[in-house]
Amino acid sequence: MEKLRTCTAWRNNVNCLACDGRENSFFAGISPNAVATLHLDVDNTGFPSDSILYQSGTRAESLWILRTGVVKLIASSWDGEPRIIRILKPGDVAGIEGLLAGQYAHTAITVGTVHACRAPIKAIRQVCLEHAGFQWSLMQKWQSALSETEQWLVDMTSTGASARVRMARLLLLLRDRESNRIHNFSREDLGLMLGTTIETASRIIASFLRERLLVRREADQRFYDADIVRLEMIAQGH
Amino acid sequence: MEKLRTCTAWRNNVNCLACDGRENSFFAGISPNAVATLHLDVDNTGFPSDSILYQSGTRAESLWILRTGVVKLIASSWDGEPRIIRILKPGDVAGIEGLLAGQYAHTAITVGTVHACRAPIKAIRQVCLEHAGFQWSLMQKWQSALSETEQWLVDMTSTGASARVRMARLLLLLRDRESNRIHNFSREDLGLMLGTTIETASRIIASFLRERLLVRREADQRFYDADIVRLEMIAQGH
DNA sequence: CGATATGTTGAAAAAAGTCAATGGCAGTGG
DNA sequence: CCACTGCCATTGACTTTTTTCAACATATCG
Repeated sequence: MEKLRTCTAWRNNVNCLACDGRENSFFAGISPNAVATLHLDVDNTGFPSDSILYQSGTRAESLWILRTGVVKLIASSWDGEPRIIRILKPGDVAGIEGLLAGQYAHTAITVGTVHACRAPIKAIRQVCLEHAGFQWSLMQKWQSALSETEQWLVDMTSTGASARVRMARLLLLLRDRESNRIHNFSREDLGLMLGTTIETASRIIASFLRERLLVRREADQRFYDADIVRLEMIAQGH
Repeated sequence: MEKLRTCTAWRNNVNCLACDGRENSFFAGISPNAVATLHLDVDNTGFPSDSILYQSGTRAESLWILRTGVVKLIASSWDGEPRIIRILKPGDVAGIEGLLAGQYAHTAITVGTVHACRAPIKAIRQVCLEHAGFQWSLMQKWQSALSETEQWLVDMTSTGASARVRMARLLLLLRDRESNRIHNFSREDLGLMLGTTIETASRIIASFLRERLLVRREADQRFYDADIVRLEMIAQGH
């Protein structure tokens, strides 16, 4: 959980306007002028791989707006078994549930290095009261979290679909849409997302590699290149 | 989709204040006086079993606040297979995603007879603009939908947990917390919730009935009485 | 009464889990 | 430098669970 870097240029929000270009920005819904005057201390910090951003059940003091990298959200089932319930990508917000509940509902852990803007929840609540348009854009964050979770539920759960089909669907969701590359998640993480054992996940990935549906990147072994078209065929059930 | 009853007493919102006693009410966040003056046409209508409230992908004109009964939300997976992704109970809101997206993300079908208040989305949007506190309570609706969906994802998906264990967890979530009774869902619906075949669902329920974990109600065959304690033991994995 | 939909049950096949062994790679310390 | 260790991924053999296919029961409704 060691802080790698703190970019003070981001203090006083002089650059918050640039954040993802307004439309997708966390502060969409607030006029540019208003953003600049917000009394908000925002850190843009870097985290090494496997940093714990926050833990389930602890008091929520901050939320994080992801700028680069990937974060996994982990929840525990009835019997305490962990499960990865969502993967956050740039633009997503981690810990947003703390705004309402006052505590975190998941444990958030970085996958690879991550840069994120941390914002204190107290201040965000204040912004909510003062700017109705901001609440509207928060609702959109909630809606997109909901629809992504629903998609996982529908696509990655048993009936009819074999583990192989579900793995193909998962990989397609995990891919970076610009570069078509896919982060090389550990077999354990893949199992936690799909609800299978490590062995099953390993067998399927090994088979995808043999069939050259996935290819390890020469330059950076932490990523695969994917044959999207063939993956999509498998995802449909063939 | 035939309308059973329209209660005109609810027009002009004279009774909206009473709706679930303020706290859980849809209009929590708005002062009682303000609610009374809202320019909102709200129908409190009854629906017979298997009514379609709305269909996925169609233009969203209304949302429904559930007063009695149960509604199932159905989404389609990659290959078009349907899946029940959530069950709405009294106090829940159906079609809320239409507020942002302009169209429905699921198909909503009543399970048994249902009473719900229909509110036009256009008017709700207007209320959003005028009452910041209302947006706050909408966010809570979104958060509760999200956390329920996450719970389904964690508890009702394969790894480690057999179909028998997952069925026990599902039944516990479906139960009415006051009366401990559980709606007798069709085997097909149970399969669509759990991600199993109809046969597997049937075998498990039959076995629960033999073991008297579930007992059909004499008075009303549409419900089971459940042995909660033993169901919880099974849900934990024994 | 037959017709259709829904639920139950059995037997065989397929899928995934479990257990165990092996291989590769990175880091450590002699 | 090299042996040693720990961690992760892979693979095989066997077991368990679930699906599939099929038959049969039960109920409702004209």
